[in-house]
Amino acid sequence: MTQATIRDVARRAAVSVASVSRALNGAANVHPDTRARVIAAADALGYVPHAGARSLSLARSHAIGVVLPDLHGEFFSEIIRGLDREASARGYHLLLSNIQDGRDHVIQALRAVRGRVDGLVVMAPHVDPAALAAMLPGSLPKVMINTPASKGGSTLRVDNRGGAEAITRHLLDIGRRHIVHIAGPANNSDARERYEGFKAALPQRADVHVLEGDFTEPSGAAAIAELLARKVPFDAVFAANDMMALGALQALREAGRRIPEDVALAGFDDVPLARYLSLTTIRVHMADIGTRAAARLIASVEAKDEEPTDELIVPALIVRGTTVREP
Amino acid sequence: MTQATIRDVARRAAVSVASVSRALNGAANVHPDTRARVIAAADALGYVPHAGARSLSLARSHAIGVVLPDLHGEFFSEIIRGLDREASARGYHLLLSNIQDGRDHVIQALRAVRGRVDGLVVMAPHVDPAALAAMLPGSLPKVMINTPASKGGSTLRVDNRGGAEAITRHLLDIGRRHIVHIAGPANNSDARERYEGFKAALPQRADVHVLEGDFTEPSGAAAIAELLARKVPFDAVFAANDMMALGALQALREAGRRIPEDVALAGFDDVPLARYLSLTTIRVHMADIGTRAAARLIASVEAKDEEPTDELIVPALIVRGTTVREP
DNA sequence: CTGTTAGCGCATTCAC
DNA sequence: GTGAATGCGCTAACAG
Repeated sequence: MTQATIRDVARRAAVSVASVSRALNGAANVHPDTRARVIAAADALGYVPHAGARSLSLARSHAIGVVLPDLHGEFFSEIIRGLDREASARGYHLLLSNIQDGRDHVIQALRAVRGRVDGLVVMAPHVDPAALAAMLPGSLPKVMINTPASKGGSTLRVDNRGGAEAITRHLLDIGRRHIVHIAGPANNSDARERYEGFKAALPQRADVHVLEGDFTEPSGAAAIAELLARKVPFDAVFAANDMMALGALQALREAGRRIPEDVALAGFDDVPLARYLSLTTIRVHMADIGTRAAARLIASVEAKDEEPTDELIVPALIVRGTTVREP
Repeated sequence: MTQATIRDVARRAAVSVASVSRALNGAANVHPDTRARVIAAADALGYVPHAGARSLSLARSHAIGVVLPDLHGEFFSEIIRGLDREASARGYHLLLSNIQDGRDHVIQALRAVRGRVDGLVVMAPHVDPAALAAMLPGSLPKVMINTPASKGGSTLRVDNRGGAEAITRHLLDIGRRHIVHIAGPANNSDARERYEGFKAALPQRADVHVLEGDFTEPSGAAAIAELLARKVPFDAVFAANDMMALGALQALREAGRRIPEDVALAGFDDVPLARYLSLTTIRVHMADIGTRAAARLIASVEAKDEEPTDELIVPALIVRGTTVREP
């Protein structure tokens, strides 16, 4: 048997579809008897309102579109978890639309959700912000995560620069002077900002090496291998994310370097593994970002007058055993 | 300016809405000139089709609903990642609908997605399978993950029982005879099945203790604390999941027990942490399950005649340093 | 090849 | 308090 529609319910209750709609949506002007009959009929038929039709009629979907890259590791999940938590608490659903690299996919993703969602949460670190702004549907409320510029939408950003500065200062504070930075991909804005923070914290005359990784564990190990091969002297490593730091950690240990005595090591993100391996890092609480993004978006969906805001989230320095010998 | 509709495009291109629809959807019967004019007009207006209206008309949403509990740890994310990967590869979106414990939420979640999705992936380990089957809309194709019974839907299950048996046999093989099981919550079917596998692998006369945890790390540590307090002798621990095993690992080390010499320890799931901490465990590749679930669901959405199938996924035993001293 | 018309399922005026 | 009609935006017959 096919799903019952509002018309089936109306027929069975011997009322009009209008009354069914009113009765089921809790409108005031419905006679108690009518409401009872309607509910009984709906019940008997196992009627469930067709959300698609409903949102077409109301011009409101109670869904928010989430456009994210296919992030590896915990990020993806943490953001989604945060988004979902807030969204479902406020009666919204999440429509996921993942993207690979490349503008075309972003456009596709954005187009695909039009008419299905009331707002958009977009995170596209590898896409040029201006291009992004241009292709975003102007009418839809949106929140951008970690997007430098913003036009007509709210923005939520992690203070990558500040975090990188803090961690670099920490390395200096514990007396390290030959600091190596394993950077992320050059086309990634998080990576760039962290690199900038790193440079900003260093004194002019500092002895510095920078290698580029790709945010993966092997690339962290590879960077260390290269340093060792080139016999570069160093007493500290700041990797642009935890996964690379973990790769570096492994490689350093295998090379017989003591951590933190010979080499102090720090990452960025504070993935769950970091705690277990006692990695000094910067805690970026992505779930929290998701929650805030959803909250902000829903606010601007429900009150059209909301001002776009830009929020900068300052992550915390977490000092652990890879930079300071633990008790 | 508000979003352009198909009618705006039709007006600007001086054709009917039908022609616009045909032109934009690549129908054969459209004069090249007409198509060109339509595309130009759509372009100029920044027209994006309204997916909601489209799916109402087509009775096809190209979206699949995902009903999952608010899983902690990697599970949640891995399943979603797998689902999303397959879904987006085949042109489908994911509509997330998380649930807490309790049937009411499940019902809510299920109702909320009706008319928005072409099929459902449901995972609700804490809900009685029969009750679940009863409340699921009969018409919608669905795939159930880790649900013992199945009625009118495909099923994808991890062989919890087999995995638990394998790991228990492994503990016996390495000579352990006093094996403790830290079980999961009694109302969780995964937990029950793992417990059953554990019992099945043991000889009749085995010396066995079973404690109940709640799948969290602290509960694993608490179980060990209790064992030690009660001075129960044991030389092996099989925890029903990795997180509890990790809690146990911590607690055992703090108590001065050597792993694996004094106590062999095994978990279940193979979360990323397990590899790092060299935990013997059972590998459950959740992303893979997600991928298969999506593939199966989409197949049955696109070909109504698909037979419901039940697939049992056999997880692999991964032996690591917590049961066998590594080279 | 193209335009007209009739729904998809629901909420909502506007009369009664 | 209730029903009949209109439209949300789009696609799919059905005629021309």
